[in-house]
Amino acid sequence: MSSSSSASKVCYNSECKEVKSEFPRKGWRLRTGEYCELCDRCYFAYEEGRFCETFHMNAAGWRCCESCGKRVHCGCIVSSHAFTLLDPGGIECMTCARKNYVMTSNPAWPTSMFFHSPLSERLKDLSTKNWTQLAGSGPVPWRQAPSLFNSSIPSSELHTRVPHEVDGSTGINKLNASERIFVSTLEKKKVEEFSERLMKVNLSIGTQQSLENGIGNPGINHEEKSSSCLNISQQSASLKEEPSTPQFVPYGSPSETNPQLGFTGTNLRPIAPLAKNYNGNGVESSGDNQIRNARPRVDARGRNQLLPRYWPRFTDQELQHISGDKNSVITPLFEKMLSASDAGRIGRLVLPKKCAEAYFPPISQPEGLPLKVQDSKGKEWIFQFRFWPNNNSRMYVLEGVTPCIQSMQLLAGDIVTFSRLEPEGKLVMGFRKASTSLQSDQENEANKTTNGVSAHAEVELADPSSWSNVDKSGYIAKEALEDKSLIPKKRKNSNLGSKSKRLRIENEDVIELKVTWEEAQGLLRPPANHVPTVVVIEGFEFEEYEDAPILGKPTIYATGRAGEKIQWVQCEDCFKWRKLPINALLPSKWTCSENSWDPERSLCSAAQELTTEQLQDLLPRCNTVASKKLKAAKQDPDNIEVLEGLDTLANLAILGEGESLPSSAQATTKHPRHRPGCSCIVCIQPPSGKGPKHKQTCTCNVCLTVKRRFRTLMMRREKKQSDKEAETTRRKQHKGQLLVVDKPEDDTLSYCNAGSSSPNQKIEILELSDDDLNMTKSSTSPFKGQIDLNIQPEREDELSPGSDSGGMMKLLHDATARYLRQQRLSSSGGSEKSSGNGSQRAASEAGGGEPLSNGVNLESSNVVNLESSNHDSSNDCPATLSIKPSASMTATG
DNA sequence: AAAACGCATGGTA
DNA sequence: GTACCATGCGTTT
Repeated sequence: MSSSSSASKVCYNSECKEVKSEFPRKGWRLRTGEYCELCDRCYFAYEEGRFCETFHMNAAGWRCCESCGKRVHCGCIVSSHAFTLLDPGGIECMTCARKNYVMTSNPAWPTSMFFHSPLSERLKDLSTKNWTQLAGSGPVPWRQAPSLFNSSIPSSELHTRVPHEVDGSTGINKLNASERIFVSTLEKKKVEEFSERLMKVNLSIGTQQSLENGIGNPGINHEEKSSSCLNISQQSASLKEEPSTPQFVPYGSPSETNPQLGFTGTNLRPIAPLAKNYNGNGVESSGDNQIRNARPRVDARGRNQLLPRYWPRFTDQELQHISGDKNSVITPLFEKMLSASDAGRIGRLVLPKKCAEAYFPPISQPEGLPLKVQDSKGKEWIFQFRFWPNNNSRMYVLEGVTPCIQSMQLLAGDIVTFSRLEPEGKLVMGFRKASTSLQSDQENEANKTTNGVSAHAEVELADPSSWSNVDKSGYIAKEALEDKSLIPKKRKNSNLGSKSKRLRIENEDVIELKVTWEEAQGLLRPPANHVPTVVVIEGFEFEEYEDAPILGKPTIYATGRAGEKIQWVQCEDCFKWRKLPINALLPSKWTCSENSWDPERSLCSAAQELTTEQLQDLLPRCNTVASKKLKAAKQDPDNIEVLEGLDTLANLAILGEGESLPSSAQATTKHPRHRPGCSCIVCIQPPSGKGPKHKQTCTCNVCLTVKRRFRTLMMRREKKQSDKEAETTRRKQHKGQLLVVDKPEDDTLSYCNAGSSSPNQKIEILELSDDDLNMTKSSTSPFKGQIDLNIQPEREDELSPGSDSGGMMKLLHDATARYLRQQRLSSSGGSEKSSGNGSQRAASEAGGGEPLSNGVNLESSNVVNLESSNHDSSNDCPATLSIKPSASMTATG
């Protein structure tokens, strides 16, 4: 074996020496970072886990599985994926390990499942020539016997032992060093690093071919030694990798790791063990984030860790289901939320590059290979796994997935999961409907923000097909559900940004989101346990909450028999409609049990007061949500995406104003590029961070909303800053004068005069009298984690009212104006402008969308602007508005 | 003309 | 600044 696999013309397998083919297959990863190149025969042996069995039958280091007695070679890095180390000593083949895992379902188990890579690392070091990465398998897995869960070996012991177990190669010290550092600090960085690497791990079960021998592990000459080494490696590995993300909390040394990391039980999630590919190169301790067990990479560059969004999130049930009665072991590989393209008719499923390179066969030609995939029902599909050259990189796709996607009734936003079934080595494709996925995504988060549709019921009802419960989601997550029901979790964007938020909106949901602006407001509920701060703006009181409002349960307002005002609400569980007082404010999820107004109907078993006909009569009066729900209640009460804060408002408002919604076929998880004239919520919103800037004269709902809230927030800040200043501010506001206030310290809100950025960081606000528009300009100001609307000069044409096809803008304006008017009238009857649409009018006044000479044009400043980066436009005053997503407010009459 | 193909583009992380 | 990836869109079938 040569140190440079690619340099040689022959197979890397020293016992082969066959001339490599023109396109040599890549095997395990070498110290150099490259992958050894094998001849076809050896490659397949490697790929199928028969490598050692085939070539190293006579090597030392064979042990028997403590459970099934099967012989497994423990001293070979190539076989490291095939067994797991037991605390009491001995090893267990992965098949047994997996079984035990599934059976015991010990929450801590999953963590231990990740204690693989280190071993590989050790092995690598042990091996003087190479460290391997078995295709489709990972580093030596290690786990503790459930009963010995807390008896992990002290890291100190590990450290002291390590030197004895590894040879004196140079890499050892480095490894030990890094290990110590890791164990002792567990700094966040490491945590993150680990968590990422974790995902790369591919649990390789399997390869039950027991007899294996390290192909290039001269350093390990006898069983005992290798065994001990493995143990050590594993331990250290576990320790090293423990710092994982909450979702994959590695369970290493409970006594140290968990406490240090602060992981809690609720964070633990049973996740299928993943055999992790690990870069055993001790030299690059920080760069060992390569996928080890990953398949041979076409390109070593693909060794980076998988993004969390692709982490497989399997529950025991799912795994069990997949493995079924076949006694098979399932190895979760990755999952992906279907994009519109993926779910579209094109039939191409874009595969995350790293996933593709890690878990799918290496392909050197764009044409790729046909890949046989089995769905969770056992049906086999053949997709073309290929790639497109793309920016010096590759874009991997699975072609021909349409039939499969359709078979599973998947839509954009749903999640497909890829696993490997061992020992068959079959690729298994499962799925989770968006609703279920959402839950999964929120596993460590609250689901309190559900928008009114039962998250639990979704799983049951999401799939109208004959799929069993399990099948419905691919393999379902009963446990996940339980978790959610028991543990209040707060939903966060987590890995999913706003983009992903949109992704979660299924068609049904989108349709259900078709509520008017007023309705959207009506659905807003202050977040629990939050006391609003009441501020007065222009004589109107506003309740502000630090946290985003949540969407309340949609109800149907009606008049009771006695003429009293009532509202009808549908139970999340039984879908019966219950009558409630008109003033009842409901949480997003409401069930009969919460019907404190009518104890007799506080149970789902109680009959519905309304007849179907009566309800039907009511429906036209209610929004689409109710109507749709009535019709689909028994079918698919999928949850509506929980949109929070401004996003929610904006989306609802937009949708409510007649924005054409994507059809099922058009369901998109990621909006296409911004298109001229498109006024959808995507196009009118800037991407986070930089994004398109809204036109100065933009009066879209988003801008209006932002402006309004901005003003409110500004006012509050102002008020807090000083009474005097507040006095001045209010006075000036009412006079429609320019306000000057200090820039918020936290930069939550800031804007400037782009044309003449004020160094003093003063904020100027121009109020258009009583109008809704706030004329603002801002100087540069960094924004962090804020929603911002930017003027995007280059998109002015696109966003200009004139290009707004079909008066979408007008509708939005009207809706907003109506709402605001309503608010004002009900609150103080303030001097409202007679104009039906102040926003629009203001926009007109702003010069009909014409660029301002210097951004000082007050009328134009209604456009809030954000970042300093907007100064690219000469004349435009890229005023920027930024609002903390978390900050929200509800207006009260 | 429609569908499929595959590279290009650009938003996002 | 780079890489990824969703999807636009021109080209080919």
